[in-house]
Amino acid sequence: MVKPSGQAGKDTKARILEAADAVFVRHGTDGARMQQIADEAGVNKALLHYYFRTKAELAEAVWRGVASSFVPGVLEMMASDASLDEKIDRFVDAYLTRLSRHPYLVTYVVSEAARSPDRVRAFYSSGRAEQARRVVRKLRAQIGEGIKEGRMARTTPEQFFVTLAAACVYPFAARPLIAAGIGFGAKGFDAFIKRRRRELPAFLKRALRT
Amino acid sequence: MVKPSGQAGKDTKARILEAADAVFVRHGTDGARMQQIADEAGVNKALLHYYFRTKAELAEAVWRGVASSFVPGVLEMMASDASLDEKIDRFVDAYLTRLSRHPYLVTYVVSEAARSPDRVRAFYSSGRAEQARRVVRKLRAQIGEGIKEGRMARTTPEQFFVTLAAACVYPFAARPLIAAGIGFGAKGFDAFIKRRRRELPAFLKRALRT
DNA sequence: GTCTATACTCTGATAGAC
DNA sequence: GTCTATCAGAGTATAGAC
Repeated sequence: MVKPSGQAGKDTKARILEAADAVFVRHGTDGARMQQIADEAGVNKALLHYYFRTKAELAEAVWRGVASSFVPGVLEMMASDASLDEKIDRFVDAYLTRLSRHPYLVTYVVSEAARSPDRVRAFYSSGRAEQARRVVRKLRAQIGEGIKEGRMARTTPEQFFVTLAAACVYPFAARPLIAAGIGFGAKGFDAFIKRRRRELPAFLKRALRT
Repeated sequence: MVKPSGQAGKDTKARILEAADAVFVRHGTDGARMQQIADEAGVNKALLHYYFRTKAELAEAVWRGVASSFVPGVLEMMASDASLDEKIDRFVDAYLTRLSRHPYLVTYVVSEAARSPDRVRAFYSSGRAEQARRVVRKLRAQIGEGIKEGRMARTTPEQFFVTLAAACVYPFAARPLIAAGIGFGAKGFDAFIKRRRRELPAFLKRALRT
């Protein structure tokens, strides 16, 4: 499995996967071209088929990689005993930081998930579905407690979590529309996100309280 | 321009455009097939090229149609003299209703916009850019007033508007992930949106106040 | 205007040399 | 393992009859 090294560059398979990731994420599975992947990896088209039999197989590998990195320790964090306020802080920080570095990731995940049920299944494989349920259970308990003590408005863990995710993820999904609509370029968008990192946690906390 | 009627069905061009809309929105421009459009329109493939010279041209027509309906009177409403609270109410209601009926619309808009700068330009043509600026100006005035009177937390119109849009739009973008992750099917998702329509306005209003 | 038949291009996939 | 050359199929676009 481990190549003895000495060949050109690092591990070829890894280079191909890296290039594939870039191309698939930017253009979507339908829009991606094997030729472009080969070019970016610095190898021949035929070699792609040597390592990954078909385009579909390569696409699948890319998707799994993205899904693994997209739902990182964050779910674990959300299921932890940390307070809701702390979870908001950490979630906002983690996602705004992460997604800033990967402009096309959200678009890719959203469009692939919508168009291929297989993708969704793969996304929740390897016990991640159970992890999601744990998050919901934990949030439900914390929210219920807050409501009982009269310091939180009535809501459900699902609504809360989706709104939290929405506030962090959506700006990147709609990035070109926002940038053009509000009338600032790439630098302006970065500033927008920077400010958002400061403001959003307080915004969400106010929304939760009574 | 107006066909004398008498031919099969209603206006053929309109039927083609309708079918194209369905197929492009569901599969994206790259994933769409002219054959499928022809089938759904009940005509031959060649006829598509008779009315719209190329696939790209047809895709463009579909995009313009979607962009027109996607940013409807809502921008106008947001620029009006209505109070911020009222704007929240109307925006949430309008978008949750509209998007419930068009499951794939958000995914389509987001992915097309991300992958084709032309799309973004067309989106903001016909004076819509100016309209967006008017919205920002009006919101800035209203928020500024609220802050001065000490009843609103400090924020910018951009942050507010994006968060509002995010809370309404994102659930549909992430619909398959949410449905699978939270563990309910199509009916469960509808219930989720129904509840959201009730809760979200109050949630957002709380977030705005001091 | 609408159809059938077909041309042409793009691209994913394979064969086989090195 | 990696390359060159080539095939086969899908899919867009056109020609031309009706």
